[in-house]
Amino acid sequence: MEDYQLCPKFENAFELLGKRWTGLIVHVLLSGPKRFKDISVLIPSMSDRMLSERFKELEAAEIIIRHVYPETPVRIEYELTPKGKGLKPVMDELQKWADSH
Amino acid sequence: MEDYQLCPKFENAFELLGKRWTGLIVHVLLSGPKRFKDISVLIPSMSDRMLSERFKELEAAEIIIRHVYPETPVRIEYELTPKGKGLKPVMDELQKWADSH
DNA sequence: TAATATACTAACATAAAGTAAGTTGTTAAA
DNA sequence: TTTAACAACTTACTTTATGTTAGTATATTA
Repeated sequence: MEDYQLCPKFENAFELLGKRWTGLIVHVLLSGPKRFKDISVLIPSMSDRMLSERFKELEAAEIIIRHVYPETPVRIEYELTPKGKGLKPVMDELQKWADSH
Repeated sequence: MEDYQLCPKFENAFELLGKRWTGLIVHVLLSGPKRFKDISVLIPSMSDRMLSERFKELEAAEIIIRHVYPETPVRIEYELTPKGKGLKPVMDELQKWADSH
């Protein structure tokens, strides 16, 4: 059974953003690349387990890239791809809505 | 432990829209009031159980209103409140993003 | 009288998320 | 030179959310 009535792309978008934490992670990454710990501090109610899982999904969806800097100790940063940065207008509108209601 | 770092309103928005089906329900209601059955046909992969639950949450959040028309048989319609309709720009931007990626 | 329709609800199974602790590899402090 | 600390995770287990199937109440139609 398929829901041919709605735009599949739109539904796919919600399959991602309709998962808990995904939106907030994208939101904080819009202010620049962040490390694992940075985000877990910015969103303390989210567990490491979830952050790790969401990172993998977002990477697979090509919304973020994982950078490994071979320093000592190694530094790992997560950054939005152009596709990920394309969500800024969505987030901006949501911010406006949240502020006005 | 609280996440004082982020805008609470923004987080609240995601608590709602970050739940499965919520976004799609709002999206289809943007084209006008609908009955229970209408939406379950438009989003067939969602179960009645979930639609019922999401309706209650959206009503509690004052994003939709439930209208009961005492006809025979009774007709029940769900409509976006002004607050709910305020989500249109968010949905429009998300649609654009979905189309272009 | 049986079948169909709407708008749900209930009971149970499975999947997703939460919680707490552990791992690896490195540095810094005692 | 053990001991502790930190980053970036992973694992095991519990709880919550969602999915599945069936059923309810009320009314209309065949």
